[in-house]
Amino acid sequence: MKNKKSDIVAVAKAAKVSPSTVSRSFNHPDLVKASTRKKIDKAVRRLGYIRNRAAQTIHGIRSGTVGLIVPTIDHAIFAELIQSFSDSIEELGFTILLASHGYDLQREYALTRKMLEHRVDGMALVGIEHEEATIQLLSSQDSPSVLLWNYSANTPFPCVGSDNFQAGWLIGDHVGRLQHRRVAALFPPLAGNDRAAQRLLGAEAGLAEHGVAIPKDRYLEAPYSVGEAKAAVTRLILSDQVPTALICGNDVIAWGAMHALSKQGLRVPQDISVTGIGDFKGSRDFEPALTTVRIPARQIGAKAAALIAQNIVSPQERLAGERVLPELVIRGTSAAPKVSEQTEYLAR
Amino acid sequence: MKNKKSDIVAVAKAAKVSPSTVSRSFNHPDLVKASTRKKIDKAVRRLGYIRNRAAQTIHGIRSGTVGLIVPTIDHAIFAELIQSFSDSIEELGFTILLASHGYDLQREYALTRKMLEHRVDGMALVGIEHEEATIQLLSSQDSPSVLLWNYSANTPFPCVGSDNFQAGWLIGDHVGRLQHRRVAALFPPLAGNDRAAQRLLGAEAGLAEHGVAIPKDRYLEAPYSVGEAKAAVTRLILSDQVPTALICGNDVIAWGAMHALSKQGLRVPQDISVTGIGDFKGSRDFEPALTTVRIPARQIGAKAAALIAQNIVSPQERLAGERVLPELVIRGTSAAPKVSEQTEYLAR
DNA sequence: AATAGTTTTGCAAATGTTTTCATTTTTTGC
DNA sequence: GCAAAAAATGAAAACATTTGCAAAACTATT
Repeated sequence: MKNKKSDIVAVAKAAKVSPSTVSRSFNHPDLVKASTRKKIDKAVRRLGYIRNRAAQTIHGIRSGTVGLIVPTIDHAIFAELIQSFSDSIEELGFTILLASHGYDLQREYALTRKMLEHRVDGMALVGIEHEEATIQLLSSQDSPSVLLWNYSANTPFPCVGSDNFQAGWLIGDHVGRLQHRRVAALFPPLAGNDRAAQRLLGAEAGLAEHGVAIPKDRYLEAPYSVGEAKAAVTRLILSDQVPTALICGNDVIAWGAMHALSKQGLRVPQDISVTGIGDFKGSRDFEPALTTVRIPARQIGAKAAALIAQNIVSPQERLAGERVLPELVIRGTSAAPKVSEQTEYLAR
Repeated sequence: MKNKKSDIVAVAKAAKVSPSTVSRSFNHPDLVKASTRKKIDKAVRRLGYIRNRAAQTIHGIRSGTVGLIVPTIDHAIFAELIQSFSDSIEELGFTILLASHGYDLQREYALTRKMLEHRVDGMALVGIEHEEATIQLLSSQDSPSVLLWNYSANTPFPCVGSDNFQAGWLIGDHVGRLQHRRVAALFPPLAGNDRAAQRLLGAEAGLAEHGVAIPKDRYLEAPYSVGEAKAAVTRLILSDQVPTALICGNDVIAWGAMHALSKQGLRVPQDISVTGIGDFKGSRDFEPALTTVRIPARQIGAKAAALIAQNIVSPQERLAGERVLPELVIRGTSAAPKVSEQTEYLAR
């Protein structure tokens, strides 16, 4: 319980060796005699010494930290990503510096700067769209950066993620293929959110393959929240503009939609089909289980962590990103519309 | 784009002043002439200089980081907590070092150590129960530590959280008051999870006030997961041991229970009452809306962050923790059992 | 224009570690 | 036992900053 001060020289004194030897005993144990090491270990324990990474970092030695900046933490969508990223990066010996910017890309820049001040060994950002200044800043550093979640080929930094356009397309195609004609979309605000924007574009393209377009007044907007989505869908139903299918920008919004429909006595999928995107934990177990597109968050987190670590350890080779494929998961919330609906539509 | 090296002396040279002046210009701007400061700022921008906190930290200056170790990140329960903690701590100028231990308290110890190596200015852990070694370790440091989530009076470090026993009690009392007699409990594993353990104890005590006890074979266990809870409840129903009320250890488990009941055609609350604990985002918007006990995660996160920051800035005064009260939120999933049930029970 | 007071700046030491190089100690081969 | 080789250790410089102290540069006062 020597609360005095325990730096490496105190340990050295206690073990009757030089500070250099103590340092070596930590960093290159093979270079120091076993008996000496034992003495040092004992001294370390006795003094309660804890190594000071800040002092190491000063030497250009890795800080052992990786920065992760996400839009938000408490959305299922990112929580899973953070978890897997954290697990993997930790396994690889790093600690995570975390921050969230609330979809404010200016703030993202400031946070990035802050992390670089801490001399993170690598950085991970979510999405492809960022302030030019952020890109510049990261490029000027030589610590590796990766972009998470979304995939695109020509980006300033390697991406690890899914093609969100494709994810949207899969859903659009699925709904179109089921012969839905009156389709509505419920998405989060698209500003500062390239993932959502890409998904919507993809969904439209997928529908277009079947000659279906979403009318202007059937684009609903709801932030990422069960409650807000529920409210928006409730309004939709009461407006008598009930579509036969509702494409939601993500699973959470879809959950909200389902609750609204359940409350209003509409049956899913008999009266209306609902789809999500993401396949979050819980979507499979919903009643009825949600048709969605799986974007493998855990896989993305793990792969991104591995990529960054790889890049930190051998900085010469700039590794390529990785595209993980989204996958359509057809469950219980999507079905063909009632025949009456179809004929009614065609009759017009 | 000078990718050369930009330390404080490069800046000094570029601005034709001494390194000391540059340093002062950052840390005590009032001590340096405005015109000099301007020169320095220009040089900083031109060189793309980024301050090196590691080098500052070495001087006993605060690192500007706070460690946060949670059991898991991707459970709604903690994601919200992390978010609010992160928001507040960042507001106060700190950055968060995050790690999760997966309910393994040994791992928590190792992570704590790692964070201390990074010389965090403060530490936050979840729950009251920790390895003795962890407590010792934190006590030997002079950076402040707080315990989150659970509240208890005599703990080694100040707590910010709710009394989980009380939370459980509120639910137990509510269910008892509704005249339920055949009650089951569905909780996550209690090992390494003092929060859950306290809740269950509380629920039992609350029920006991009304002379109700949970029979041995009505304690179900499901990890924190909608799917597993759903499966467990499905088994319960099929076993013909259907209770009139089901007390769940947290909201996520309650969601799973509701889906199981919906699937099996049992109506909530007419056929069976279901309660959660936590009041997570989404519980209010469930159909029917979930009766639960609100544990204000955001408040806890924010208050804990403030407490730590306070304690870092003025380390002399060891501040007291804070108890935030849980609150019973009666919504649509709880009701008195059918009269037939009651008479049937009393008739025995 | 000289003095005293104030503001601004620079020098040098200090922070806790790592690492190169030289020195000492140990081992090995005879 | 001795020399040569190998292994282990220590001294000192280096890393990027901050800060106490003293020197220098300004202001104000006479």
